[in-house]
Amino acid sequence: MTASALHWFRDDLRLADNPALAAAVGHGPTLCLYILDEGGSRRPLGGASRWWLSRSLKALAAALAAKGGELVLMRGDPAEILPWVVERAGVELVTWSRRYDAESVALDSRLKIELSAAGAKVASFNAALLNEPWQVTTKTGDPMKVFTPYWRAARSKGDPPAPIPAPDRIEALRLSPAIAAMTVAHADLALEPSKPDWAGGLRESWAPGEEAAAERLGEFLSDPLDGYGEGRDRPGQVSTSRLSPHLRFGEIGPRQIWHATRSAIESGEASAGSSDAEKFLSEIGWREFSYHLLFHNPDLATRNYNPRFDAFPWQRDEAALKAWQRGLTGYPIVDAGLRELWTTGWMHNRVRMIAASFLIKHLLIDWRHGEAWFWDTLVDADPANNAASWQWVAGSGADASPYYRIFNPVTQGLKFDPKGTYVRRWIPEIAGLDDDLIHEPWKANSSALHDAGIVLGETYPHPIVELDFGRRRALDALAATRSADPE
DNA sequence: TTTTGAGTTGTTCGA
DNA sequence: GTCGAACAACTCAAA
Repeated sequence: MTASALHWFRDDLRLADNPALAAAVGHGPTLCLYILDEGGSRRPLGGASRWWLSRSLKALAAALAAKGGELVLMRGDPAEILPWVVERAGVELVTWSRRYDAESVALDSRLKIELSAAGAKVASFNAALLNEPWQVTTKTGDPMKVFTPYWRAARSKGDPPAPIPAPDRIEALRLSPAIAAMTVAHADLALEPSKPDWAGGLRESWAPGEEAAAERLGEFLSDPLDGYGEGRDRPGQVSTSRLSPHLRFGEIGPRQIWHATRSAIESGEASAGSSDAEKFLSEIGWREFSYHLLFHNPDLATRNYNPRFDAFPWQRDEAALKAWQRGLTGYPIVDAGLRELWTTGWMHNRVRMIAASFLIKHLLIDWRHGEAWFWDTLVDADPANNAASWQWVAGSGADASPYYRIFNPVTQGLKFDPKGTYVRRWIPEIAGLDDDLIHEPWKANSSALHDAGIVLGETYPHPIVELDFGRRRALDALAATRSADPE
């Protein structure tokens, strides 16, 4: 029997900086497997994520083929498929990159035991994080709950290991007829929408895959990183890295980002200063912190981290939720964000905070509804980041914003989109308003509205809730929650 | 054990 | 128009 291996691709859809893949390929002919798991206990992917996954798998298949390998696709429950394939193929070594949500951890542990018992060697690796969630602790060994000490502790561990290159060549394992019969064609995965095809905006906005991710990083480092500290808050301009969906699917890893950023600064290749770089890397740090929180709080996406919020008087308001989802709240920066999301599968970070704060605080709608909407519509929907960030805005999360921090969508709009560039891009029906009215069209007099071709309540909605009223109501509810006895 | 310093991203009000 | 204070204490992490 010749040495052979299987690498199980999941959220590590890349060849470079992929130690699990390297271990398999170094062992012998390798079966590169992706299993689409739609019926298990794991949270189903949202629509936008399915689209991204589809394209990413295509890119991965092409990259593997260029090296002599082959991406094998199957569909079903990995708990059944993987042991079956491993046995039939007679592979000696099975590798994968670790995942950190509770259901995946449970599944992977079960599989490790089962496959090992059946005689295969199983090796798991870290491809997704600078530090494993259990590696950063307080002096007493407890998980961290505050970002700054977390990130300080993580940084004190020194630089992460340098990324390893992609394998030069990958020898594909010949499939037996029984295994070949289990495979499915890419089109049969049916990951992309057809009727209706709503993915046009996604196709125009994104190029999934490892190669595109590397290009995007390079472009970001060469220009937008300079001034990132300020520019990252301007949704009207391209000042963020937009790497989030690539990171989500593991087309690029944080080690690669870390080292590329460092060397771009040190070589002078990037004009940015080290403080912009530090700011950018700390955003990678927030991703790490979110994974740390998720690992230690498996129900982060469904349960208040701070149990005091269990008694919070959320409003049930289907109409308001729908208006928010469609970008029809009457507050331009909020609506622009939700329309950007709906069209492109992505929303600028500053606007995510404004939109989330508006849903939670001004509309008093449970953060889980917002989390679920983002999960379905974001191409970067991430089990850790999405949950941790929504809880952060709600105030129920770790190191969360204080309850009295309620974003005013007008103030935020004027501050971060002063010329209305972003709002006009996504809400063309009010684009004719002057800059000083673009964030509060209800203040325009009748001639200004007429000149801009706006009929409030018809071409663009009246504000769905009055800002002072919403703010007061939220402060009262939050004050009550704060003093509530947690159990 | 106790103490101490610190903590992503805001808004409003009044001087 | 600008600026500091109040918002309200609370929890975390380390010394």
